[in-house]
Amino acid sequence: MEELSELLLQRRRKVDALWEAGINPYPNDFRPLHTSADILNAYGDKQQIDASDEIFVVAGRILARRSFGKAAFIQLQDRKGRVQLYVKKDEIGDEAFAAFESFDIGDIVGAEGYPFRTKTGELSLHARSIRLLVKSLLPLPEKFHGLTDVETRYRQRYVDLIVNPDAREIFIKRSRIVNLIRAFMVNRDFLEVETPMMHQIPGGATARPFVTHHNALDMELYLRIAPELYLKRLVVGGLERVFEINRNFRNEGISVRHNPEFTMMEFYQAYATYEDLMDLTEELFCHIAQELLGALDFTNQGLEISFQRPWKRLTVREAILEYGDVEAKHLDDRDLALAYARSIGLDLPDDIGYGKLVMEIFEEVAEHKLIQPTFITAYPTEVSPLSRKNDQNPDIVDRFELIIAGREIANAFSELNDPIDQKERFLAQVAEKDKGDEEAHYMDEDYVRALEYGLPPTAGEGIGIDRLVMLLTDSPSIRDVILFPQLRKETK
RNA sequence: GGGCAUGUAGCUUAGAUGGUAGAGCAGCCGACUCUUAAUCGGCAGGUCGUUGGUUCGAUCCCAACCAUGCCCA
Repeated sequence: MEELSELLLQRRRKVDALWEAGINPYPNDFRPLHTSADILNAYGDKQQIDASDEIFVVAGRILARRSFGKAAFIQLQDRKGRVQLYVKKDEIGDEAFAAFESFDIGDIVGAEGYPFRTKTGELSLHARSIRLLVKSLLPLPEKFHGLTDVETRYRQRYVDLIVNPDAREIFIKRSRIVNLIRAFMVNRDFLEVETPMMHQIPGGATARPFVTHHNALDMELYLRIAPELYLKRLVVGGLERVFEINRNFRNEGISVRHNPEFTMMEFYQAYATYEDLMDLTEELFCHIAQELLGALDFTNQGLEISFQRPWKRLTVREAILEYGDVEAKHLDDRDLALAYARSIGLDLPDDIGYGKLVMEIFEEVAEHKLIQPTFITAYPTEVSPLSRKNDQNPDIVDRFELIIAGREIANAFSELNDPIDQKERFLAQVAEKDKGDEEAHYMDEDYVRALEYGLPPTAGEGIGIDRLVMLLTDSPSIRDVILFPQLRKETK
């Protein structure tokens, strides 16, 4: 038997007492017919209420209690919000009131009552009856400060959701954002699909995978780092417009911007280019902001962000020249660029490729300064093994990343659909892997075979849902927008 | 992986140049039939993250470890 504090023993004794009195502390025959929001919607704007015969049937958790001997106020919380109940001994009877007096904060109850306004004007429900639906054995955090310890908020998100309305609001908004995205895509005739989460060859991104093992097949499998290669196979198959909203897994560090599993919306549109996707992205983001916030301008961590179109477009090179302290002729010369990179504190190997070098410089000097939505284009071919080369300049690809508030939110490109070129790019990646780059791509022969059948000219994009939610809910950490973020093992 | 910081009751916290801790809320008992962090009286609740070390004595000093946060890689 575990040791329990006096507080917990008292609750257990109450449960025992209920059983002994023939009362089930966990009944399941109560059906609420209304929510707190129904009451508010019906009477929120009425000062005079004469509806003592209109009965609302609600259920929820007791969050607060103020007792006066033969009457009491309790605050009830359901999925829509909170409503105050006034419980009077005269009204519900001696026996029911005696039972009511044993209810604790945290218990779940069902009640019937009629709406009225208290002397201080709060819309409340005058209870005709109230009964226990669930006896809670653990005390809730303090009413005034709530739960502030971040570790407990993440580990016991259920408590966080009970007592912190802000946390609840973020996850309601997250759900709305996903629904808005889904409706937007379906509206444009995209087909929602599900592709494997377990890959024999992890592909579609530059990242280290999680490894697992299938016993019956005695085979290594990898949790996917991206769905890209499967979604493009579907475009080969003629589905032409597909999207998937689902988790990716990357075996990398954890930070305010990174969780090992995170949610992406990836989509592919045949007969489109990356430039078409810039337009689509602007429209999608403006639609979400307008529906969710009612505005295209908002604040994120003290920064004024505006989704007003058109959004700025810069090449990687232009962004470096604008935000870094380097001249074009130096940036364009590999050795001089490397010297510049080192002068600003980057620790880079002598044999680093020019494309990687440029991206290191970009991330150091420009990315975090791009606050307003900005499409960064003209990425080096070297760091974009799945993107279509630019027709005028084969050293760059037809790709953009969308940066907002200094963070990468989306990544898109016109897809490389030349199977010969794709095979060569895979081989270059395999060479990098052999040199020790754990993030380099694997060869995927089946994907090349799919391209040999013919991938229509296609553009594809991935949008980081967690980061988008952070942006629109003004959350400083990715853990604030993921219900159960990854933590180390809990120690007792 | 490195640096800095934090860890005291269910929650939010105070505290001491080292002499084994104080409060508010929650809880229990009592009073109270319109409260909004209700109010009033009383009571109870702590191996001060874990393990070692120094010391007559450690929650406090030191070390390691665990967990969390922030920054860096």
